[in-house]
Amino acid sequence: MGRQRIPMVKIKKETHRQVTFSKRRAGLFKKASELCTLCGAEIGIIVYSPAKKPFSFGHPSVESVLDRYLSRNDLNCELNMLLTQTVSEVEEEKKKGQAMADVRKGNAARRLVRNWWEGPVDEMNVVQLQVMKCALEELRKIVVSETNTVPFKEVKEDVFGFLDTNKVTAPSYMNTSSGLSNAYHFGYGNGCF
Amino acid sequence: MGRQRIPMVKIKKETHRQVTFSKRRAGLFKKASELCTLCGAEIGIIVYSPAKKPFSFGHPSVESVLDRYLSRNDLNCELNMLLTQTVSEVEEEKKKGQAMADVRKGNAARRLVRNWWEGPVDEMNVVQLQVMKCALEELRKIVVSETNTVPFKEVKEDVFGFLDTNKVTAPSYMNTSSGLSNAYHFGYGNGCF
DNA sequence: AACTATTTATAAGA
DNA sequence: TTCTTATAAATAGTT
Repeated sequence: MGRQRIPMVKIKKETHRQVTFSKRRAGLFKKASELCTLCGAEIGIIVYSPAKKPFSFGHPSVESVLDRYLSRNDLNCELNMLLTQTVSEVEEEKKKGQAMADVRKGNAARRLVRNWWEGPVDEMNVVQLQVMKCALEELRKIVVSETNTVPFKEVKEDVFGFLDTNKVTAPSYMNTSSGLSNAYHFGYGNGCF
Repeated sequence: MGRQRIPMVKIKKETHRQVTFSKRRAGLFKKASELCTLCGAEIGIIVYSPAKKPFSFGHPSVESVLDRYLSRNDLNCELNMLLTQTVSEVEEEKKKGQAMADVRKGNAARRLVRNWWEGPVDEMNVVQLQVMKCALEELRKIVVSETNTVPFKEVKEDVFGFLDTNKVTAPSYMNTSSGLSNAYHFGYGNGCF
């Protein structure tokens, strides 16, 4: 493509590879922005360079496209199955623990919802969830390792042992990965092209 | 780009727009796969057609790229601030509620970790989190609406009221969106190109 | 970063 | 839809 055709294999020379990456990434993002403009498409792109630097393109935004993608159908089906099971298990637990319900009685003072983490969990987006994830993780450490009194212990079982350990197998695509750094973001119509 | 140059504005004619979308989406994904091959880049692309159909491209997989992106730096910074605050609040709560710790004593039987939801929350990926999200949501409904006895109520406060309601404001990009349907996925080197 | 000879992508037509 | 082809756009190698 250009002065000469190049073989479609990984470019050996580090500097050459870096140059090609920059040129082609720009080309890719330009094509994406054109697709948005011409067709009214919504696109989210995340690219990690050979040097592991992240770049992103999004229209109307990476977050909105990812949120939409992550709440897609097949996930929800899987969820519904798990929930059906979960709910019945919890109902069973409730019957077992009914005696405990009579120990003390009280009414929770209802506060108005003012912050996102006070609203229903299923109205949170992925970013909010990530925040809640780590907060819960930190809390869990505290609850599990430092609070082994019986009243706490029993509720702990409800909250973190909420799925049956025998019947459900995690799908193969559920592998973990991580990596931190700032992203270079290229928006649609941001003057870059 | 072909027989004639076209103006870079939304294509009016529905059928023409659909044809252009199909051609250019294929072109975009081809460019992405070449960037992966030539430069060893990792790429995740999500595209919603004008008809709201989702298409995706991923190398090595959409999930792995998204996981990596969603655990990026700025999020973690935000998280650390929230956690610092959260932990100190929880410590304070612990002091206040210490009397309760003497009501009953017991040791939790430690089970071996066999399923992903039994492991640490911060080792879960986004898909797993989504599953846990809705399960927790379902549990929350039950806990909040049906279990207002004091022992439960107090732990509930710890788990769901874990963030200070005055000092933290949610960033503007935390908006919610949703949408369900199957995705058409185009992998790197899957014979499509 | 800029320049071009080529290759590639694609708009329109079949 | 899929193919053909004239032309626009992208880009490899060079400066």
